[in-house]
Parts: sequence; C-alpha cells; structure tokens
Amino acid sequence: MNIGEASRASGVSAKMIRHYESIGLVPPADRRDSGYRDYGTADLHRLGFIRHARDLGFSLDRIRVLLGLWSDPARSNAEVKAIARAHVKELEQRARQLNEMANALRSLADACDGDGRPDCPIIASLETGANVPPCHPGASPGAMPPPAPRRKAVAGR
Amino acid sequence: MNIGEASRASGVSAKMIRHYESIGLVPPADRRDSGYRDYGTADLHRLGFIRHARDLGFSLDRIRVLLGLWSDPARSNAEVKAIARAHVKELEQRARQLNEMANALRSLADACDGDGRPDCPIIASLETGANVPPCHPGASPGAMPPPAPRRKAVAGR
DNA sequence: CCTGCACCTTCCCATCATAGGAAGGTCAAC
DNA sequence: GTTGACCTTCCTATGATGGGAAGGTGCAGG
Repeated sequence: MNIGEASRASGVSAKMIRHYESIGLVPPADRRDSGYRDYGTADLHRLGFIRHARDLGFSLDRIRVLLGLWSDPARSNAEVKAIARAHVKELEQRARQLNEMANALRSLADACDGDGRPDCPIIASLETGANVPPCHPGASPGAMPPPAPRRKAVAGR
Repeated sequence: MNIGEASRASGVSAKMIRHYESIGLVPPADRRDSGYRDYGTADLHRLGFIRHARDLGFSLDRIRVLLGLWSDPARSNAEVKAIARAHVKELEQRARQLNEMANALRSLADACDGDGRPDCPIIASLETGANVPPCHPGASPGAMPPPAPRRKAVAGR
C-alpha cells in the first residue's frame, strides 16, 4: 500500500504521515525498489491510533508516550488513566478560558445598541480594560495544541 | 518613556511591542538620539487597547480592524458589534469542541479501572476509534489563535 | 575617568501541527 | 509512449510568542 492509500485508509494526510516518520512517531516505512513507501496493516493500525489520539486533543509528544504504553505488554492502566485525567483537566481549563472570554465579550456586545452611532461600549472597554477578563497566565505556550481541525481533503471518514 | 517602561505600563512585553511595530499594528515609535524607542501616553493607550483585545481572544488581524474602527470618529457601533458577535460564536465553538473532547476522554477514563493491570479501555478506544469524537473539520488553521497566555514576566497587573 | 550593570538595539531561531508548492522520478492505463 | 495520477525530497508559511547572541547606551559608584 502506498502512502496515498495509507492516508485514505487511516485518515491521516500523506504530508503528516511523512512528518510523523521524520520525528520518529512512526518507524521508517518499508520502501519499494522505486523508493515509494510501502505500508501494511500494522502501520495503518498505528496511524489510526495516532489520529484518534489527536481527535482527543493529545499533543504529539503525549501521543509518543501513549504509543509506548500501547506497545508495552506490561503497561499499567493506572499510568494511562493518569495521563488521560491530566489531559481532561487541561482541556477543561482551556474550554473554561474560552468561555470566560466569550461571556465577557457577549455581555459587552449585549450592551451595545448597534444602532449605527459611534458610541460603543465594546470599544470603550477595550480602551479601559473594564470588564475584560485578565486571561490569567500560566499554561505556557505549546502546553496544548489547538483543536487540530485536520482532515480536510483526506476524505475517507 | 523607553520600551521597558512602556512594557511594564501596558502589560505588553517589549518583544511584542517591537513585533507589533514591525507588522504595522502600532506606528513606528519615535526614536531618541541613541536609537532607543520613545513612547508617550497615546502609545500606551494603543498598546493597552491591543492587550485588552488579546485578552478577549481576538487575533492580531481582527485587532487591526478594531483599531481602525477605534480611531474612526464616524464608525458605526453596528460594525463593532457584528465583529464581536462573530468572535463570540467562534470562541463558543472552540470551547464546545474542547468540551466534547474532554467529555469523551473523561468517560473513557471513568471506564478504566486503573488497578495496575494492562487492560485499558482508553488504549482500546484509541486503537479502534470507538467513542472518539470525529473532531469535525472546518475552522481552518489560523482561524483563531490559542488562548494567548501572554503576560509572564511582564509584571504589572 | 573607569567600571559595572541594567537596559536598549537588530537579527536569527524555536515552538506546534499542519499545509502549500516546486522540481523531478514512477506507475499504470490507454 | 504518452498522459495523468501518483510518488519523492526540500523549502516555506502559518500565528503569537519567547529565547538568545552580539553589540551599543545610560547612569551610578568608586
């Protein structure tokens, strides 16, 4: 199976499959005489695992850990559960922050007449910072990937 | 006022102030003979506006539009309101996606004994994709910036 | 006057996951 | 044998931010 077929079968773009190989998330694919990559069902399985983990918002780094646990016959489900729980917390916190922003902005928008005049409480709040959430720091950059829209023209699914 | 003082006063890092200048979000700062940038209260005001807009999750591109409306004496608050409402929708959708992922993962974790054995429904679902949300596409990349943690060592606030 | 330190300048690189495209080779069907 | 769909590698971009190097400036203390 070449990379295009593997892409359609796994739902991971060919571009990403090559990338995952380059960062060692998947082992180097077998090559045909032509140089074309050749995939088997085990490879598809692994790619599917990765995609599902991405669908749950895991970063590639965490997926690396999960893949390790997956292939470890002596793994402890406690370890997996701990990672999952930690990730749930992070997802919830990110959602909370977004909702905070949405709520703040919604109430500003609600307070705006929108009647065509220049007066605007939204602009006024941006000037002064009143009713704008502090958007507390912490959660350093790179701590969590954005929702990962992915899957655009990959089709299949 | 030099860039460090402006940073502390506005809550925007010096690095970002220079960046905003380089992309034209703020006009080129005055320079002293030494080459140092020199900021006045109008500049601080603009930087504060930008920071508040970032706190509400606006992208720099949208902030550019908001700044234009801000300085337009004949602006229509309807226009501002429309931008705000659209942004609220986007924030809500992103929050919804994150919550979907969190809910899915939480129920998987709840189904995991965590008793130290290898059996693990979380791993099993990653393998098969069962109970993993499709994470619907759309909302192309770059459509919205991550929560923008910002403000780490900028102090002030 | 010199030293030291805190600050400034520009420029380049890294993050994270993903996409786009160019230049060139391969395969299969017609 | 040509055409068109596919593959290869390599480079670049995204968005907002941070890190750091190499070198200049400003001010205070000795």
